[in-house]
Amino acid sequence: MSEQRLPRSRKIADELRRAIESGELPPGSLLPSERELKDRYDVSGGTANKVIALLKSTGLVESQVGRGVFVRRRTQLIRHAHDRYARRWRQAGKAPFRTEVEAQGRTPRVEVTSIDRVDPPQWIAERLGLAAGGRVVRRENTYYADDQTVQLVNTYIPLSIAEDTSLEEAVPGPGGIYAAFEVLGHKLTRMLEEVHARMPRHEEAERLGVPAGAPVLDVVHISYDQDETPMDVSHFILRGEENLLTYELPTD
Amino acid sequence: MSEQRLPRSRKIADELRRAIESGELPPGSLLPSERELKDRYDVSGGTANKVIALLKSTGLVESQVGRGVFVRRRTQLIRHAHDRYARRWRQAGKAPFRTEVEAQGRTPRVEVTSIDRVDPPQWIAERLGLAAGGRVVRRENTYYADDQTVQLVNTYIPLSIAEDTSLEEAVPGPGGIYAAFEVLGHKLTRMLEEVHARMPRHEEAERLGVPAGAPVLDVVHISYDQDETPMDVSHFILRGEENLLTYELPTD
DNA sequence: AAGTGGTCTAGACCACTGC
DNA sequence: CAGTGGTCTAGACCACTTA
Repeated sequence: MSEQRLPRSRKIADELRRAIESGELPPGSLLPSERELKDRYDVSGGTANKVIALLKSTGLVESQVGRGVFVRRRTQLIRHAHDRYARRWRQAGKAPFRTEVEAQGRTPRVEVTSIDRVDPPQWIAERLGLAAGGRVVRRENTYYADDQTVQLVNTYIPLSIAEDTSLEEAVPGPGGIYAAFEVLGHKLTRMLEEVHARMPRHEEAERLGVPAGAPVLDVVHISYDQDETPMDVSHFILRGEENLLTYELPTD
Repeated sequence: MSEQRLPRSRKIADELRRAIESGELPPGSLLPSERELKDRYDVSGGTANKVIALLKSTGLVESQVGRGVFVRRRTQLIRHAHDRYARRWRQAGKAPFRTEVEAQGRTPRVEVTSIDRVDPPQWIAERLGLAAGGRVVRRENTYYADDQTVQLVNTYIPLSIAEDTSLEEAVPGPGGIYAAFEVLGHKLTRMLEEVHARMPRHEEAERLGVPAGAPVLDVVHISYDQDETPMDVSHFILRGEENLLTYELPTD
């Protein structure tokens, strides 16, 4: 073969990884304990612990003190289709998130955590094209599937648009906020999303309930109206491994 | 204060993290060596090593054996615009990746690692709509900015399309593979991308040179021709924290 | 009480870098 | 050559879970 230069801990981790990927150790099953690895491979406790640490850092495995190390269950992917903001969904009155989660036999829930008037962070102000000192309405939402937190969303709307409208209410009306925008004379003409992956901050990890070492998708969504004025910036934090975003790309 | 329950290694790591974030240890500077941490904090070598491991896992710091541990320079974000596959770029003969990286004053490079005829993985065959046993040409590419690996790409093309054409050559012609498809009578009409975040596998982490604990973006790109036949599936692995993908969404 | 992961110690050796 | 990160050992203690 190729590499015999690998450290002992790495080779043992690779062996366990193969067992997991081959199905020999199915999702939810218990890995050999550190003591057992220690005896079986004749290594020290520190090395056995490092083997587990390597597997955890790849997200394959999850540990619970006092219980053991378990193969992580691959939760079903929630798929966010590229037409998720299409008008036909607003008219049907059923949000794509609900449809998708229900199709998996899970129960969707969306919670409005807070609605406040705030001074926006600079990167939000920039994307909204706000002058210095311009304020916004911030709507904080949390998305659940079967009571598991799946998405955190902060939506920022210029106060000049949202002030004293239904956009400051928990339920802005049927069809969600984009229908409300339309009522206010702001027609959705263009949407942009910026996607990247990163590790969650402590607070996000807690709120999402992600295991240590699991990444998040960080998505910034910007909507423009008929005058090319940004109507809202929404900041999504998604559990990375359990959400799939699809997009269509222009060809010319 | 709050947490005195933190492990010793974690507290020392936090202290160094503060020094880095406050600018006391600027990017590029050398951290205390493991031996020095050992003496200064009166801990064992193993603990000093773990301190460094913790900092590495957050991506703040980078180690080089024989040299030392250095504060990582914050690399600039590479932005992949939503029109990155537009025809005008193919005609201009300058790929958006090159443009973007050069605009940052860095040197772009693309390497064709291999070109082979292979049996595709099942998920590729599905997306290509291949019958069982259908073979493909796999083109492996690596993208660099300043000799730092930034993207790994595997492109799969049905053998029925690519067999004995320029698509099996290292340089398929000016304008890249999509121009070559067009010469062969396959006009690009639609592209779909599926995006998610995950932790890299060992091999990917090594090839990308990402620090332990840094996530990747996993992007599957599918192109369709004028007959809605899939022309290629390209599988991108990007350094998550250093790449930003932008997309435009349809509004109806 | 027995078993688990997590942390730590004091020492050791290795391959590598830079002088 | 001395110094570096990386790995490992043999043992220890802790907080936690399960029976």
